Order: sequence, then structure tokens, then C-alpha cells
Amino acid sequence: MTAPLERKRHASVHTLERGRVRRLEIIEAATELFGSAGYRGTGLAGIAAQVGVTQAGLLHHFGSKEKLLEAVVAHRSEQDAALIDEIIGTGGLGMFDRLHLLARHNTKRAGLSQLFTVLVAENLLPEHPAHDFFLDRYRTLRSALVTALKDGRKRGEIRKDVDLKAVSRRIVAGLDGLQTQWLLDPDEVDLIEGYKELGASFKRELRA
Amino acid sequence: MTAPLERKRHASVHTLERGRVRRLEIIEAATELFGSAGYRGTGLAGIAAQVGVTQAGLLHHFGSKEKLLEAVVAHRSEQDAALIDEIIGTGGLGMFDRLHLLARHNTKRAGLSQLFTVLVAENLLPEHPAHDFFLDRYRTLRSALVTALKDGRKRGEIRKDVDLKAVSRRIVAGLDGLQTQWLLDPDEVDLIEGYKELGASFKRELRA
DNA sequence: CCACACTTGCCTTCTGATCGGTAGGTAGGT
DNA sequence: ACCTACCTACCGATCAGAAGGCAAGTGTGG
Repeated sequence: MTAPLERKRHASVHTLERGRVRRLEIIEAATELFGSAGYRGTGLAGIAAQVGVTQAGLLHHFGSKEKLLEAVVAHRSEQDAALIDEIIGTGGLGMFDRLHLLARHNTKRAGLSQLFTVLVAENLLPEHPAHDFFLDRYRTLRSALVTALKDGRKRGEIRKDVDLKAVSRRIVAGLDGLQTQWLLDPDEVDLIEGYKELGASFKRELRA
Repeated sequence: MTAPLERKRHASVHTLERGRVRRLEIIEAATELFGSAGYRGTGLAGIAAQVGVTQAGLLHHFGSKEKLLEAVVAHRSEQDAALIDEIIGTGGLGMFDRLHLLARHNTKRAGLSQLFTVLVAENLLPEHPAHDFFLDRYRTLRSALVTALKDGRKRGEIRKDVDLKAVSRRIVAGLDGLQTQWLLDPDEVDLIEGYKELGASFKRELRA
């Protein structure tokens, strides 16, 4: 195993940009591997190999495995935020008709959905490295939902006798749980169909 | 660290029974550690140390780490089956009033709930060691729910225009998802309350 | 009733692989 | 000259697991 590891793949490019590109390549490889084998089950060597770099070369960019995890998670999170905003939109019941956007996004890149499912489970306890990130993520998501539902209530779309915090927890639970079943058993569980039914059910429940 | 490791703790007991007891001790320790650090994040040495046995002593009983995982999962599964039966009972809407049994069971031993949440995530892909187990578990659970709901429909408790398979997926998703949120954030999410609301919501949706 | 073979429990010791991470160097662009 | 990228080489720790032995309980034939 003394493969010469072709050098200077980016020879003609600015040094600075080469670094940025490498970082992205590493993040993408790490996303894929963390998603399928989990954070703990993935070695730096494996990620490095996939990028075509040594393990030390990888650490040159990210310093430690945990920093790499943070980078992966932050990278993914940015992309998510926009989508969430688009779905929740101006609030009210309309968002339940836009869940197909989320479904399409998730099915298109199943590896990313899997990454999050795995990482949440790996970080349930406070001492785990990304626990606080996910804690915050869920709280933020639930409170965004509460706000959106309140909006809908103000406009008279949504009944006044429902506990919006409780409903938000159940919405998130339903989305999460369906995704898990779909990831585990894509032949039996159709995510798009599942989200559609879930949205319809909440609309019936909440409609004024 | 040359602690003499007190021998013959079970000196006066039949050899056969000592083995059975040890196995159980190991399964319990493994359950706890797999639950908090995951399968991949837990070393045999850690489990062995907690039981007060060497790593080799542990492998004497289970042969390999993967066999130990199977034993842990099977052990837990037996206990579950009874509870599931008790809740689903004779079918129909009544089961939604019995979800507090599940909630109590889960909250009483949070480590066990966590074990399953972590293991499911670690076994989403077909090549993972316990993938088939969880695939089967979810399919069985959903089909048990379908049967129970059909029963309720036959007795006229449940409306005839609902897709029972879809509802079953959503019930499982809701339970699972709420559990995850509770494990991650027990201060903000009350599992017992959550299950109660979930059950009430499904009853409203399904009632004939 | 007892000697001997066998089984079971569990030990110590070891192995090769892999883990995350450090140190120090070189090449090339700025 | 200095910075960035990335290398080789190495570190100690930990991983799952195999090998082989000793001690104690168990079943069996004499």
C-alpha cells in the first residue's frame, strides 16, 4: 500500500481557494460517513481516504474530530434553515400543505436525513459532544411552530381551544418518527405519502 | 491496578446457575452502556469492568460483541412484548387510554428507552448488525396496531373511512418522536403528558 | 463412596488493527 | 519571508478477539 497519492490535484488554483474546496470536500465525505456509520463508528482515516488525503492532512483543516463534527452539523444546518422558513412561511394551516417540500428534500438526499437521525440518537445525553446543538435545534423548531400556529389562530384559521405547544411537539414527533420508519424500511413506508397524511390530519384537527 | 479481583463471589452456588446469573449481569451492564454510548461507542472492556469480570471472561459467555448485542436486544424484547399486548389489549379505541402504561414504563427506566432509540439509529442500514431485528420489530408493531384497529372498526368504535395502515404508521411515529424529544430534553418535554395528548388526538380522529 | 473424565467459569497474556492526535518537514503560492 | 497545504512518521490508547491454563463443580464407572 505505497500508492503515490497523486499530488497537486488543484495545482493551478489559488492556495486560499484550494483550502476552501478541500474543507467542503471533507465536510461532504464526513456527512456521508457519519450518516451511515455514525460519529463514533466513523474513523478519520476513512473520511480522509475518501477525500484522497491523509488523516493528518484532514486534521490540518479541522484540528480535531469533534471540530469536524461541528462543521458538518453547522453546514447542514444553514441549508435547513431556509427550507424550514419556506415551509412555515407566513404561518397558519398553509404550512401543512407545504410538507411535501420537506419530504422531497429528505428523500432526494437520504444520507443527510440519516445523518441527523443518527446524530440525534448519539447525542441524547448532555455529555455528548453535539447535545446542546440538537437541544437548541428542537427547541427552536418547536417555538417556530408555535409562533406560526399562533399566527394562524389570530387570523381565525385555527381553533382557539388547542394547546399549541403540545401540538408543536406532536408535529415534530410525527415528522421525525415517520422519517425514522422510512429510513429503516423504505419499501414499506413512503415518506412523501406519510407527510401528506400527517399534514392532512393536523389540518383536520386544528381547523377552526 | 493489580487489584486481586475477588474470586468465587458465587462460590456456594451451582455452576450452572452462576453462569445464568453472570449472563444476566452482563446483559444488564451492556444494556446500560449501549444505551448511553451506543453499540459502537461501547467497548467490551467497559462492560466487563462494570460486571467485575475480565473482557475475556465476558467473551467466554457471549462469544462476540455482536452476539452480546443480540442477547441484549432479545432480552429487552421479551419484556416489551407483554407490555405491548397489555396495551393493545382487545383492540379498539381503548388502547389509547392505556398509553400511560407505556409512558410509565419508559420513564421509570429511561436507560432502556434510550437503548432502543440509539440502536434503531445505529441500525438503519441493511448492513448493520441488528437492522433486520428492528425492521421486523416495527413491521410487527404496525401490523399489530392494524389488527387492533380493525377490531375496533368491526365493533363500530372506529370510522370506516380511515386508512388503518397509515394511521398505524403515524401512531408509531408519534410515540417514537415524542420519546426522542423527551430523552433529549426532559425539562421541556413531558413524556406522560405527551402520550396522553397523542392518545386523545387519535381517539378524536378515529371515533366513529 | 470415590476416583477420574468432562464441562463450565473465568483468568492471564497476547495479537494485530485501528483509534484520535502530534511533530516536524517539504513544496508551492503570495 | 511567510503562509497554507499536506506529507511521513510516529505516539499511546483502545479495540475485538484468540490461546491456553487453572480451579471448581458434575456425571459416571468401578
